[in-house]
Amino acid sequence: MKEKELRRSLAVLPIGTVMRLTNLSARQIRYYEEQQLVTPKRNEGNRRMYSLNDIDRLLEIRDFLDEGINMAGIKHIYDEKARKEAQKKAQLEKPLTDRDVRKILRDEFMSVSGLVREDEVSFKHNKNF
DNA sequence: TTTCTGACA
DNA sequence: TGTCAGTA
Repeated sequence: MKEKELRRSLAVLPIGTVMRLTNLSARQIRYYEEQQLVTPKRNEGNRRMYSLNDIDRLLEIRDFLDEGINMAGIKHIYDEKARKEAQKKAQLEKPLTDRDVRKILRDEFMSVSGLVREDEVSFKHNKNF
């Protein structure tokens, strides 16, 4: 599934195409870029080139706006998303702490002993386990 | 022709 | 946001 992601991130669409695909004006699309909501690549002639991911992003922004969310609100949403992903990634790269291990063992014990339902076990199993 | 930046309403 | 100007 790596090939698909790579294609989706290829910036090949000029702003004119993006306008038609998103129903947004060039003015709006450029403004959202100023607000750091999208970061299109630039070609040799300083032309903005968008990827399919950028299109999705713009469509999402348009929906948020329709729902009455302002620029600050949308920025906050993406900032939070980025913050959480960064945190998750950092956590995955760290070895388990003693506290984590104890929690895993306790949860396993609780689960096996039938004292709690499986879906109530708080530990979220991952590759590290 | 299309897009870019800057600026004014 | 829309729109106009002067470019590339």
